[in-house]
Amino acid sequence: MDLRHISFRLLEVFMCVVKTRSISETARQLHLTQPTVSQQIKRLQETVNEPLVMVNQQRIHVTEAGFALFQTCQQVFGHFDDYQDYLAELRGGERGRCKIAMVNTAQYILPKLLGPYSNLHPHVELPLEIGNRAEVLARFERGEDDIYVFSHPPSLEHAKAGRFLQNPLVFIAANNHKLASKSHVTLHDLVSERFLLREPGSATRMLFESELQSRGFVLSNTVQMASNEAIRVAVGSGMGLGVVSRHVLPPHDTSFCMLNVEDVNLASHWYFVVRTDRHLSHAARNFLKFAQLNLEQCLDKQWVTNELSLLNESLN
Amino acid sequence: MDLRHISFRLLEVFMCVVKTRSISETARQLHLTQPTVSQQIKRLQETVNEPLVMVNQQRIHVTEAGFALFQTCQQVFGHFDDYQDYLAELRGGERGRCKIAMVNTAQYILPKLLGPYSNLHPHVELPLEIGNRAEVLARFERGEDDIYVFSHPPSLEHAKAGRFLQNPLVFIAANNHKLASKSHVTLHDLVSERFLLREPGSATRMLFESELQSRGFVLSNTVQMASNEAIRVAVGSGMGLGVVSRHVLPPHDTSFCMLNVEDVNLASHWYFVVRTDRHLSHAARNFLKFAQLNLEQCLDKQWVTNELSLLNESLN
DNA sequence: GTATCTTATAGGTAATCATCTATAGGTTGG
DNA sequence: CCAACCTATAGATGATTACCTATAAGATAC
Repeated sequence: MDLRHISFRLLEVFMCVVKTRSISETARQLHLTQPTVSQQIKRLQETVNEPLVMVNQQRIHVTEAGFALFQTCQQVFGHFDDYQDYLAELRGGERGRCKIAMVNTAQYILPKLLGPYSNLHPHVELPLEIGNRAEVLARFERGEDDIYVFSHPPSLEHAKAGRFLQNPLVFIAANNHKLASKSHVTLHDLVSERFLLREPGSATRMLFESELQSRGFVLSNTVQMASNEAIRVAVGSGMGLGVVSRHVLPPHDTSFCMLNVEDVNLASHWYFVVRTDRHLSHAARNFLKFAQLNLEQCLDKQWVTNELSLLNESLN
Repeated sequence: MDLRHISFRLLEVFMCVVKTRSISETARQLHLTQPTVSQQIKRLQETVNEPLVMVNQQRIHVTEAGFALFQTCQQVFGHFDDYQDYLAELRGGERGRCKIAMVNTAQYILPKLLGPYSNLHPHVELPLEIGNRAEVLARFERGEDDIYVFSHPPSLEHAKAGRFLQNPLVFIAANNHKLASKSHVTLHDLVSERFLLREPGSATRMLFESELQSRGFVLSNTVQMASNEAIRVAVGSGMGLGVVSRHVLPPHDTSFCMLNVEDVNLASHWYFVVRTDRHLSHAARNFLKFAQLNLEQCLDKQWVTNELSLLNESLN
């Protein structure tokens, strides 16, 4: 039995014959002519190499083999119906996967969006990848995820991006630091201090260093730390100064304070970035739509910069 | 999604791509060229209207929809494998149906064959139809069964027959009947007696009546009875004479005796009859082969006339 | 940077398929 | 026996398919 050349149409015709017990009736129902149906059945019998129906007194008799095939077909079509349902859910964004890669700092803010989204769409898988800018950039280049979250997006040759949140960088110091009490501080006051910085490749560090460089300053005393938390705690215990995203700071932590550095504005934005040369999963599209509509509810309004409508429109 | 024009070959190719995660490797395994596979996948994606695989870094990535389709295909092919197994059993005679229609008298002998056969092939359905000659003949005309059991087979225009057992008809009388003690009886002695006969249309009766007619006798006193059992019991209680198949008589019943009628030989044979213009189920073919090989073991050897090999050969 | 691998696309062809119309032949019911 | 069904067969046709070869273009590995 060589299944290869049987199409689903053939099985459909066969099933109708079994159901109606009539070649002519099948022809009528499927808008075919009677000889067509006759011949299709004949061909199916030849491929199966077994009589499936027999004509007796103008009545169609389904053989054992025919009935078994009918049952097989019913199950087969059932599976494809299930698959159709699955596809519908997939397309509706109710099911599927939305893989998001984000830079470290984003993990302080993105969960506020992901939580409500996930509650609304419990069947969508949401695997998260977290790394520093360089790592996420590498994933982006290879197109390993659906959505990337960057401050400072990469080259947009094969990608589109949309801003959704301000990412103000702030200088922090211990409460008892000598600069903490000053109401006006300048960059010049800071460069001689010891700075606790993330590793090179971190976006925060790159942004800070590029500002320093453009203004001709060089830091003399830096310590590299692996995470924003480590920096925050180290700053609190007086080990030095830190530059971190405002979002990293817990709202009621009084173990440190922000410096009011007048001549520096290291504000940047968070971007959702998607590749345009790859298929974007329905779930990912759906998540971006959700974000567009719910940014203000999920995140602190004062930082929201909702430019996702443009991104979403360009994805259609 | 229009399934109609997808063939199983297409799904086969798709499954291989998912398994090997490679278009080229699939082409090699299925003895196709790489562009062919590429194109098939493309076409499948167009019918499903959903990306199924994505190429990233010379690596094939299966999408959610693709993986779900793969699983669907696995189940579908599984069902067809099951069907293949079923067909194999059907062809081997291990499964299926063998519908047998037999004349009344045959029910005394056929079960001796059917019992052992059924034990050997427990999954074969063996629906039996029992009627008088006229009824079975009507079924035969309409081709309602696989095998027919007749003494005196009908016209063999669309049928083949094979003898397997002698069917001697005997005259029986009560032990105390006046003829019972006579060692030599002739037909002439019998015709004035009351005869207990089956209904017209019964083979036994037809055979007897045709013998009478050809020899110019007419019965003057007949009583019609519905079954061979009724006749046997009635004869035993002295109601009259009977003509029945030897096989109808229980071996050790002493309530009646057989008459030794010298000038009458109503011997006939049992035949298996099959139509040649209808498909004969594998189970039926298998049963006839079984019968050919086991007649002597299952039935009383002294009556066996095994001419089934000719029948079986002509059915191949 | 070149050789070698991958997939994609274009274009062609022979086979196959899904249909049709016309027609034949068998059943059934008045 | 005829009219009205049924299914089977023959023959034809346009559409579709299943392949192919040649070639392009991107990735990988040394």
